[in-house]
Parts: sequence; C-alpha cells; structure tokens
Amino acid sequence: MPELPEVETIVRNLRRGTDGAPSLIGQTIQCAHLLWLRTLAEPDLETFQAILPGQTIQAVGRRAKFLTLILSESTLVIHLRMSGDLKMERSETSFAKHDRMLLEFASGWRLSFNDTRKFGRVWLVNDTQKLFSNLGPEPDDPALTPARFHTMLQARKRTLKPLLLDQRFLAGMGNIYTDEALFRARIHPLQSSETLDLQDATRLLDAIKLTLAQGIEANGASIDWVYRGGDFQNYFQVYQQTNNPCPSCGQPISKTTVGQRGTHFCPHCQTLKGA
DNA sequence: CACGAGACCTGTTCGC
DNA sequence: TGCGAACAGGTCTCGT
Repeated sequence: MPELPEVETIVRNLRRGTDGAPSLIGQTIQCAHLLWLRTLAEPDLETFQAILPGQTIQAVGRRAKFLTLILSESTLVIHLRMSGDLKMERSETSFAKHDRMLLEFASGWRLSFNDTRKFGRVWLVNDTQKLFSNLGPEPDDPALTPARFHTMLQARKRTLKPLLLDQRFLAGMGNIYTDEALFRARIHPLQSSETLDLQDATRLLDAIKLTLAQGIEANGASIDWVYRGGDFQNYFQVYQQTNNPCPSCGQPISKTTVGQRGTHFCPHCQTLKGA
C-alpha cells in the first residue's frame, strides 16, 4: 500500500519520534521476534536472531519504497508492500493481531512491523548494493533532468502506466501517485512511452515530482481501513473518483484496468495522442 | 523485450 | 441476511 510519500512519512516519524515515542535512532536492540517466517527474506532465522542483539540503530533512510535501518554492523532493509506498517510502542504492550516482526530495545520500547497481508519483507544485509542494484532513479534526483527522462522514455516502447510503476524504470511510484501524476500532466495512461516528445516528458516529470511532494507534505494518504495519519486522500483528483466530475472539465472520471491495476483518468482531459 | 496471467495473503465491500 | 466474487497503496515469476 505505501508508496514513496507514505514510506517517507514513516521514515521521518521514526527518525523524529512521535507522540511520546522516542526516536528509533540510538536504540539498542535486545532481541528480535519473528512471528511469520516468510516475512524474513534474508538471512535464515537463527542468523537473524544471533546477529541483531547489541546492535544500535545509527540512521533511518529510504530508497524507493524500501526503508533502511543502518545498524552498527549491518543494515536492516524493510519493504512494507501492500499492508505493512512500522511503529514504536512500549515493550509491555501485547503483540497485535498482524504483527510479523518485532525488535525489542534496551530502552523499554520496541519497533513493530505489522502487516495484514503478509507481503512485506525484511532483509538483514552487510551491503544493500545487491538489493538496490536494479532500482531506477529517485524522482527528485537532480541528475534526472527532463532531457534524461525523455531519453529513458524513448528507450522503451511500453505503456506508460505500467512503465511508471516499474521500479527499475523509476523508483517510488505506486498506483495512486501514478494516476494522479498522469492526470496532472494530462497524459493518457495507455499512451506508449516513446510517443512522448520532450515537452510531454517535461510536463510528466514535473507532475510526478509535484504529486509526490504534495503527498509527502500531506504525510501520505490514509484509505480503507489502513489509517496512517496522512490526509492526501482529500486531494485525490482522479484516484477513487470514478464517475465523479473531473476537477478540470467536469466530465465523469473513468476507471479501467491497465496492467492488472485499477486505473483512474479523465477521458476528456487525458486523450490518447496520435491514435 | 513487452505483456498478461497467476502467486503470494487477509480483509472489506459489492452484487445477486 | 447470506454468500461468493471482486477488489485493495506491491512485486515476483512464468509463459507467449
């Protein structure tokens, strides 16, 4: 569920500490619990539980939708996938229904990884290189200029929406922010990537950056029964707005399936170019 | 290489 | 009311 802005929000909250909870940084791990085996991708459970105790969290970061906890001697990488969430709680709190992995700290606090759908994964590695080697650029990478983005789009001949969701092409976009960014750029989700000219590519890159920045500013989106405190859902222009009037032209928003993902767009404002 | 289908999971909402 | 189907913010793997 979480996309770049939601992950970034979680990272910032863990770094800063929130309503009574201390920062994750500086916490020393006493032990780790694993309640669902498959949540741990690497290494095996015994190694995982043997290596963690005594290590201190030095930094909390993000790459694409991965969270990174830099420890004294290794790095703990977490991907929340569709339903994962991370929070600090007191150690005496009982485990919650969908807790999958927990780190107990010497301070009397604990980090819980709760993940209803069990898609989330955790890796404990010495080097994140391998894990991150196939990721595309961060949307706010200064090296990602409009010209460079245009070249990347030209180099593929792929339907735009699935391409933007492909983390090897661009890191961090998910279903919500892709629909919102395509609408903002007035580009049809089925448009083929190589048909975009430099002007289209520039508009799209701007739209992506703006949409993500707005998402972060709003602390992410909270929808369905998964609430994370953000309110970007109040700013959706097309996502989950099926049949509602387009904020720009008033025509009803359409919903279709593209690349097996629900896709929202305005058929009047986002026309298929050259078709 | 591009694309679609199927897996992995649980919970909620929709349609009859 | 009840029950199955469809769907949900992600990604991987396989087959064409």
